[in-house]
Amino acid sequence: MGRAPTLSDVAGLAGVSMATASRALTGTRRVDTRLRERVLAAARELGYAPNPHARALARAGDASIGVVVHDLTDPYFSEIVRGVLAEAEAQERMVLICNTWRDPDRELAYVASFRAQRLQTLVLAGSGVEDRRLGARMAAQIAGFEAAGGRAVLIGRHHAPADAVVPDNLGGGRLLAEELLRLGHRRIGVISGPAGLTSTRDRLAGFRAALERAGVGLPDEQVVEGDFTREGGARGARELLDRVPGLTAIWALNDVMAVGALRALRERGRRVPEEVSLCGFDDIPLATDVTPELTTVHVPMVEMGARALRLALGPRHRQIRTEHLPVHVVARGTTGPGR
Amino acid sequence: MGRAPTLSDVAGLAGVSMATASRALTGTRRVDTRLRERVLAAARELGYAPNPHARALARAGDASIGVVVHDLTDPYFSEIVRGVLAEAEAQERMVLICNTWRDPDRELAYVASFRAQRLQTLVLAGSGVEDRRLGARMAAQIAGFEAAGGRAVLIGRHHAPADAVVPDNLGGGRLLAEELLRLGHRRIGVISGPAGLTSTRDRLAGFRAALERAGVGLPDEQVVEGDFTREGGARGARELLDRVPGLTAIWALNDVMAVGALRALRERGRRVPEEVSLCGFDDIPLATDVTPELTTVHVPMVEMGARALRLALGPRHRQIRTEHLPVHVVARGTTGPGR
DNA sequence: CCTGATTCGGAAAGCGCATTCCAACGCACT
DNA sequence: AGTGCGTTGGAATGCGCTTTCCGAATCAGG
Repeated sequence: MGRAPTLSDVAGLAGVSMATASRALTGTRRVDTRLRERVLAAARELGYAPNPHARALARAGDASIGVVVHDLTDPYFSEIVRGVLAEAEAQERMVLICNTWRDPDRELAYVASFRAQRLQTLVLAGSGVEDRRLGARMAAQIAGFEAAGGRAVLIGRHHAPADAVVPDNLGGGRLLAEELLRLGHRRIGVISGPAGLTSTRDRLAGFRAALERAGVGLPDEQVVEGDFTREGGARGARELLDRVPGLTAIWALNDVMAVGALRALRERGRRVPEEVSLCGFDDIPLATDVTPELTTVHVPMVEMGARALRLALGPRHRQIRTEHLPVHVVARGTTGPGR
Repeated sequence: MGRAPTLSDVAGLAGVSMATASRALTGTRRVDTRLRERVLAAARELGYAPNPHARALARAGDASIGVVVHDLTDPYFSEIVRGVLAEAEAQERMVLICNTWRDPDRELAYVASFRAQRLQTLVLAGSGVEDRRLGARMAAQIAGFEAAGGRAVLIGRHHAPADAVVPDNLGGGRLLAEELLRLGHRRIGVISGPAGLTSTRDRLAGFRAALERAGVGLPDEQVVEGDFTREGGARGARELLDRVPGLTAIWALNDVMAVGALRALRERGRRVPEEVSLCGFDDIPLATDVTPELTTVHVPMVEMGARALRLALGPRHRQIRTEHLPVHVVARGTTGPGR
């Protein structure tokens, strides 16, 4: 009872060699029906389960799927994970999920560990970073991973040489700006994301471009940096309110911050959307839980996760593939006409 | 480049035997400083990372921590996971998270897999089930896991013979009922959780007991079954509204359902809390995102996760230990006086 | 009845690492 | 100088499994 049963136990009980037992269990090669039955029965009787470590070692590979995310408790990532899981279940594959808390070193360590583990499939969900040194280190790890026969797929824009699924952050920023302009807003405050993330940069760049085209300025004082958390959103909103008196709209670069901002606005007695319009980005479930419901940009997070895994499980191509996913504005209750 | 570097590569480059390289890297035994430096340098140069499979095989064990949760996208569980992760990081342990979508078979399969993997630490987060057959199967798996030297800790009330951390669901139900009674509510609708879960049963039992003690009835028609999702909560609220005209309060057995119910009430034009009071259970972050903020029972989810892991990492005791964690009512905006 | 082709079970090598056992080497003693 | 002790490096073993490589057996064809 103490020791878990091994293949050799099964083989012994069935009265066959380990080789035969292994083949009967895995179906690698034909085994006489009677023998196979005996092996299967023995395995069942012993409650045998193969040791995945030994298997991975012998096979020089591991069929599990590794997923590395920035923050599992952030709905953006849990939706992505949901997509990956759904797809993985369809393939009956085990999924290992790791959380980095947005720490690049930890991210690197996890990839290295998966590589050492001879994992074959890896989904890296998290925004890429602009930092060249970090990017290069990550690119090296990923190249190593792929050189060893693994398949890695990135979610978000990275500088690493691997397949990727990336939402149209640039277009989303632009569309949202156009929506706000259409509503008549001219003085807009922005709660940005962590500097150095490609998603922050892209969303903001799209937004900026659309404003410029319309001849509307976005001075530095109207942009504060947030950290993609509720609290960061609330802080950002307060700061904007203090700094820019005539503000008619606030855009938070993700929904979680927008929810924090909504709370801050309410605390300050600013009515949304009558006095100040508010919008976010992502369209996580939380966006429709708040009152009024949040105007935002819909990003197909579940779809992104699923697509990423499908890409990773599919054949490798000569050329690196990047799937761009469209986004669209969902106008809800937190936006109204500007003065 | 193709193959990931192995210990023997490191040993070769450093000009020592594998044994020395291994000892230098793991610190198992003293190694001459100069030699150790050489090994470390070689490892760094090669970008060496030990193969965890081989290591687990050789050591007959795996230091990673396995976590099995019902639904990672449910904030209740992601908060628990957050607690586990925080504690694991303090110990520099890798965490593997698995999702069962509340499917007992999948849960069983994951535990079996961890057992086969010689995992030593397992946290099982999810309510226990009342079903005797299922419970017995799970108990058997867990017993096997522990017999093989592993340490398993359950979160929630289970029938399995292992250490556990359990929130005071019974007391929470009672406290909440007392709060509603205090406010003058006599006709209360309940959106229950999935039947067969111990948490559902305990919360409801506590609630019922307090009502009875006060001489207030809770007829069957005032209780509908939910599934712990927003949509389930919304459906439940609609059904209650249709079935029980004079309802002055609704209690959903978790916050996620309460949020769904809030939406349904709003759609029906019932003002909260003026016409109908509403409360939930758990006190997830979402509870304070909605308007009005949700009255609920605070369950220390993060703490539960952390405690569970601490228990699992600590020494095994002769006696099975169960840590009961207190809960308390947090009165917020969705409850008001009953008519 | 013999030969060549085909099927299928078993012995053994090896995946990458930790670890046990052993030998060699100081070192402080007598 | 010789004995006994503690230290430290190396060869070898084994963790549990898959997978070649062989050889025995079976079968079809002449």
